[in-house]
Amino acid sequence: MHDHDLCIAEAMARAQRRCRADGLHLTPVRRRVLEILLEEHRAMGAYEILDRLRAEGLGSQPPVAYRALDFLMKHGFVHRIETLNAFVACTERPGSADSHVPGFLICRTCRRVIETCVDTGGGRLETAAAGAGFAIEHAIREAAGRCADCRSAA
Amino acid sequence: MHDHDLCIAEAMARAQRRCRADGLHLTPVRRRVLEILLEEHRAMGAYEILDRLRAEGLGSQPPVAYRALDFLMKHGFVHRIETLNAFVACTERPGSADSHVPGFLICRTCRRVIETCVDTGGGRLETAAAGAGFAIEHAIREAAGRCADCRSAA
DNA sequence: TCCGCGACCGATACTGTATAACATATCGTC
DNA sequence: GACGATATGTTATACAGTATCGGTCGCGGA
Repeated sequence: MHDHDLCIAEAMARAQRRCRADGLHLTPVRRRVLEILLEEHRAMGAYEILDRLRAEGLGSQPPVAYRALDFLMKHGFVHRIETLNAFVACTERPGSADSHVPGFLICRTCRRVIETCVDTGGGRLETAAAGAGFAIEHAIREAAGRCADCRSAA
Repeated sequence: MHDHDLCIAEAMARAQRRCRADGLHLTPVRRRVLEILLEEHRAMGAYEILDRLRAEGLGSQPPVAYRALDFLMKHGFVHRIETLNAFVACTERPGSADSHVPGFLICRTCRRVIETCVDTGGGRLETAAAGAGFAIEHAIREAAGRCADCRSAA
């Protein structure tokens, strides 16, 4: 069992350092959205995040949340889970400059997300793309199922 | 250049045969939705499809389109594109009993979709899942970019 | 015959997701 | 102090998806 508070504190410190180093502004809203996602440690919908912000007086309209999420995604602190239309904090090389190609294992019961680095390379999709003259700009891999905890709980 | 009308006719005939063989009901709404997707040959949103149905007097409320799409997806005639929240007709072994694992190359300009069969196997995501005790139930692979036509047009 | 059953369709209403457009504020720089 | 760049606030609206109720039609069994 890991110390989740410590884990969050470290992640926030890392984010802070990265922003300072690259001249990015980790404003209160952006900072808090990242914290919320780290605390929950699961995929959250934009409106669920927005509710939190509203409760804390940090903005109440959808664009507030979406703009913060866009910033965090653009710089690699957060990933979007397409199959859930939701967002998770990056746990694998967060904020790394080389935007790694992540793969996600998404538990349909607890919405916890395991992030793995699958990188790219001579996969079949890449081969097919090359053959068709298709230029891949962004690839995703997501798998839905049930995590070990939820399976043993059942 | 292929004969698109013929291609559609063949796909519809195949669907018809498959439904007859398996006791599935290819009702007018379901039939027309599949036809529309085959005609357009690109990813379409549910509401765009619904507009067509409405214009043809085949139903005007969201559930009509979603029920038809659910049926077509369940039986492998149509795939959902998660990154677009949209749908395409299956071009690779449509309606095949073994629900193949498809990969998609999605052009962000024309929304045309190239479907490839990537199957599964000892990929990194599967390895990570096995290691974490995660049971994968459904996996997707999608890549956004630009197709050969759109690239040469630019 | 008629009753029930299941599959499909129709319609209302609602929740959730996402963005456009415009106004305001803040800050460093010239 | 004026300016541009960046971030936030606000309104409104479009798009996506679901819950729920009711109607119709065909079909098999009492």
